[in-house]
Amino acid sequence: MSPSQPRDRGIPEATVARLPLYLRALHGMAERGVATVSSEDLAVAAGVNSAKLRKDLSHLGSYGTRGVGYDVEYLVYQISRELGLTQDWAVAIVGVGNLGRALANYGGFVSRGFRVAALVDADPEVVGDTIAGLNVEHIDELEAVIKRRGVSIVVLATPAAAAQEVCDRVIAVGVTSILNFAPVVLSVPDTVDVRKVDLSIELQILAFHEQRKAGGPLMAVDSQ
Amino acid sequence: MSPSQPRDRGIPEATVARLPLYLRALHGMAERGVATVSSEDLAVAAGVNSAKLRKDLSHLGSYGTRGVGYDVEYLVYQISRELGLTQDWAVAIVGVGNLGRALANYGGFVSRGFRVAALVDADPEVVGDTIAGLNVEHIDELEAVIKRRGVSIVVLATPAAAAQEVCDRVIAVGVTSILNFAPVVLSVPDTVDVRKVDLSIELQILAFHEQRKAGGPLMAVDSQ
DNA sequence: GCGACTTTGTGCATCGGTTCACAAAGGGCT
DNA sequence: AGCCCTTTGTGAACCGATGCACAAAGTCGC
Ligand SMILES: NC(=O)c1ccc[n+]([C@@H]2O[C@H](COP(=O)([O-])OP(=O)(O)OC[C@H]3O[C@@H](n4cnc5c(N)ncnc54)[C@H](O)[C@@H]3O)[C@@H](O)[C@H]2O)c1
Ligand SMILES: NC(=O)c1ccc[n+]([C@@H]2O[C@H](COP(=O)([O-])OP(=O)(O)OC[C@H]3O[C@@H](n4cnc5c(N)ncnc54)[C@H](O)[C@@H]3O)[C@@H](O)[C@H]2O)c1
Repeated sequence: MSPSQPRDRGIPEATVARLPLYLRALHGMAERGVATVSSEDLAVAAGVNSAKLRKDLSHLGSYGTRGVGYDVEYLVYQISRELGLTQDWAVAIVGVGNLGRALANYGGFVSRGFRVAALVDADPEVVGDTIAGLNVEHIDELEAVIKRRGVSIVVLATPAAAAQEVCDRVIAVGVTSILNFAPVVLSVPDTVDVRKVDLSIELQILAFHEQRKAGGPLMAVDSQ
Repeated sequence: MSPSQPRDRGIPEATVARLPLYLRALHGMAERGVATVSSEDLAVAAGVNSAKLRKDLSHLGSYGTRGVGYDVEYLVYQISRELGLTQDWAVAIVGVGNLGRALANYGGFVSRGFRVAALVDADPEVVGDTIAGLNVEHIDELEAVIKRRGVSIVVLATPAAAAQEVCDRVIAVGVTSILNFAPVVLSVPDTVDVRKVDLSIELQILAFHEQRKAGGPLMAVDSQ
């Protein structure tokens, strides 16, 4: 048994979901010239419990120094590597409407490893337009574009009715990572990862809690 | 102990997060004229396990009929009521840039109980514009607008640097539900609910799994 | 009206994730 | 060089969520 296992295969899903949060906090610290950070400080910056943070980081390896903390630069590198951000990911956005346009114009994810490599739409009015420096291509070209540009992540921003069909087509040409904004449950083989962003669901969850707050503690009036 | 408790206070958070999913599936069924649905069918439509679905619904009350299933209309009503969607929620969008505009123009959440009641921005170029039929108001008017329009949910779509300040101000005038699109951890009292949507985090999670898929099973080459 | 069949509602085992709390490690000060 | 102080890494208890599996409930056909 070697004394240091560089990294453990099989990082808990909950940990993976928090690594980007730590990374963001660390980037901020690096910019402010912070060289070293304790789990306590980093935890505060990321809005989590410090024990949880340490356990999360321990899944990547033993990168801290007891009595001191973590080296910011080094930790940024280790987390980036673990998340696969040391390589470049080509992203295609399918559906260039309100939302697709906002995403295409957004500089925030280009910054870290993600590059919008293609825009695809079905509307002849939109196809051929240049948005954020990219030509919008026709949906008929979907498969060709994905192969030509080496796209490995597809962002779905079409209307709900078109989402499953586009999804099936991109999977057929080998895409296994999809970010879905359309309010539908996509049916995919379990070799494919789908993450969804659903604004409407978030609002409904907020409304639920808001209702409880408004009526809750005092509204002991049972409706029976 | 009364035989039927209409509904139990204290619905698990995980259940609350799925109710909107069930509701969406049920709306689709109602539109297609389906009168009754079994937990199995509804579970498939919502992409969850049927036992989980039944347990979730059992937290609202005993609304099914054994041997038959659930009445679609009735269940829509019960879930809507539980989520607080039988009332109207006034939403303000602060930050009317790429994303804020897309949200303002989006018809999807207006449909169910949510109404965009105000748009607020700091940029004099934008203030005064009419977007989606609404006048964009100046950030100086933030507090006044929130009170005047009875806004109870605020959507934050400002740059990260401005988010905490806007957040503090809306909380100061009594807002307790915030949907945050800015990539920052907001610091709020625990009487306030914040939900965040972070595109960049979703992409990073996808990249992590994508990397594993690509290198994973065959890349047994330990880097030591 | 009765029996067979369908489907709910839930007890229970299990699992993944969180948090506490502390022993071991390491740096820095004297 | 040795001691003290800080901070990590993790064992173990705890907590909420999941999913199986089945008894109870209720419908429908005969
Ligand atoms: N805009 C928002 O704020 C928002 C919020 C939450 C969810 N959504 C969801 O995101 C999706 C897009 O929303 P939007 O507001 O941008 O809608 P939109 O109608 O403005 O844009 C949809 C675009 O998809 C294109 N399209 C239609 N069918 C297509 C196909 N088969 N292949 C390729 N492109 C196709 C259309 O031409 C259009 O340009 C919808 O599913 C919507 O429900 C949007
Ligand atoms: N556009 C996207 O696809 C996308 C995706 C993920 C996250 N985000 C995040 O959403 C936020 C908005 O993104 P965007 O692309 O719309 O940016 P944007 O720059 O296009 O828009 C920001 C808007 O906020 C306004 N603003 C600035 N300071 C303000 C203040 N103090 N009060 C009120 N308004 C103020 C600006 O005038 C501008 O109109 C950013 O935090 C961004 O990181 C955007």
